Amino acid sequence: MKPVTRIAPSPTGFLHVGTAHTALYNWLFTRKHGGKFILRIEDTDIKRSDSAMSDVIIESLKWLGLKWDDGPYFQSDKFPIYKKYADLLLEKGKGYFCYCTPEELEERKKEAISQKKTRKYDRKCLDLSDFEKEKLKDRPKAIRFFIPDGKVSFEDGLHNKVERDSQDIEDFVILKSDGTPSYNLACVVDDYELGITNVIRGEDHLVNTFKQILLYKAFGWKPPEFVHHPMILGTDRSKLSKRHGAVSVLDYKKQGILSEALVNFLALLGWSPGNDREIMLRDELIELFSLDRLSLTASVFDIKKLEWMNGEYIKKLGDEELLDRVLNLPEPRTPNPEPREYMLKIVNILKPRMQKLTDFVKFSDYFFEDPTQYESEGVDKYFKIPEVSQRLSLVKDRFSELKEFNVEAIESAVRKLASELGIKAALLIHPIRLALTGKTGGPSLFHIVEILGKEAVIRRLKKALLFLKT
RNA sequence: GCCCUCAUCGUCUAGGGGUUAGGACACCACUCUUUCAAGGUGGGGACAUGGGUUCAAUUCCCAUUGGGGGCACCA
Repeated sequence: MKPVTRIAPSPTGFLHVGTAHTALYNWLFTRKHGGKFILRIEDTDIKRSDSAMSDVIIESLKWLGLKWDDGPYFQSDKFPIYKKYADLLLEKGKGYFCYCTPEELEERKKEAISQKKTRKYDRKCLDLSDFEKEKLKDRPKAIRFFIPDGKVSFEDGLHNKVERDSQDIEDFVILKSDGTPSYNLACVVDDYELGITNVIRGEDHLVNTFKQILLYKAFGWKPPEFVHHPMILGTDRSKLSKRHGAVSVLDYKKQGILSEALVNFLALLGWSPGNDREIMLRDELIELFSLDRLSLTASVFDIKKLEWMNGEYIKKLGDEELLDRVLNLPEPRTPNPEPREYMLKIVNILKPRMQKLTDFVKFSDYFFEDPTQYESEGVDKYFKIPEVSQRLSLVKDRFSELKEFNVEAIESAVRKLASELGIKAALLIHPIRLALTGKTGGPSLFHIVEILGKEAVIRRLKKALLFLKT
């Protein structure tokens, strides 16, 4: 049987990398086995859900290249159906009305905690007399699920058999007093109705699964197979959250991370192919993926490794492709003067030192405007040599005389001048770089000179000579 | 507090009853080089602790400790 899986984000925020991680495993598993991957938006909490967030989540998933085969389904479209199922449990005597107000519940919970007693629901409304019910009939009422005695267990694909005493589970709400379903009910009903065969989700849901198993039993449905994968942690080993930095998938896009690098990196956070392979393209991931190779331990999100991997992916890109991606960056935008040839040359020499797309903007400023200042470290090191003015002046003259202004001609002119002066070429190269770029580091100087062109180079050398006089 | 769960370098991980415990990121050094990167070479760095089982345990079992998650009319 072909597997049917799903990713079920709730639109209360952006697409979190943790959700993307789960989506990726579902997607890989489904692609590998030729099944169906469904997108379901869990927007039952009307107050907290935002349709703009649904759009962002959809956009993020698309950017990652995790295409779904069916959906998106919206749970908010199905409120009557969940209510029908909740009523069914009520009829079967597996659920009961609860008239307790949130305030009452809160108060009793506090009391339970202060008395160090178990803090689960006290079943106050389970055995109300008709008289009491009559008294409460105008109050809004929720439906709770009655937890039967005994043990609840299921086979998790990673953890094997997990078991829990049902005494430790409270009679949870399945239908809120406003008539909307709670998470566990909606989830079970939808997984059943959509024919989900494999639920692959984060370990934070492991405890929910016991409740869901009980619901499947109450309905008489066969539960899907479950796999609870470990979670992604921040550097302090707590649940990854905003205070650790970017957690939204789109944040990484903005930073100039490539989706294929993020996918590769996320795949390796809690999974490995069993050998030393690390850089794996989408198709290779699909081919190598298997659920039983998932790790059992939570993993720390190491941004440094992501950036390294991103650099590897950038190096694989052709100049044209890389340039297009750089130009598509929303912020910060790079200048994009004509002709395209000019931009391609810059991309070509900057590529090996880029780790993020945004690095292009950071590293390329001097290709678009004359430097307005010189790095002070460089000034101390290269501009304070007494002979520097004379040398740069000679360089300027030699460059002006060049008929062919290409890397070979430029390099030989500089080296020739150096040997005539009886100095090392570096003593010319460093001050030239500083004069042309304002920086002490960067790509091959001769390439920079060629790309900038004779006119700009001469102009900048003159400016530097002026600066040296003052 | 109760419940679930996990435990190999700083981080991601491979491995598994007998290994010099492998790789990657990061770090350091050297090298290449006009510089910065990239590349190349090398280096430091790990089986949480205590009990079993066994000829042998990092690997299997138990406990402890530590970490993570959950305990909502959130999902």
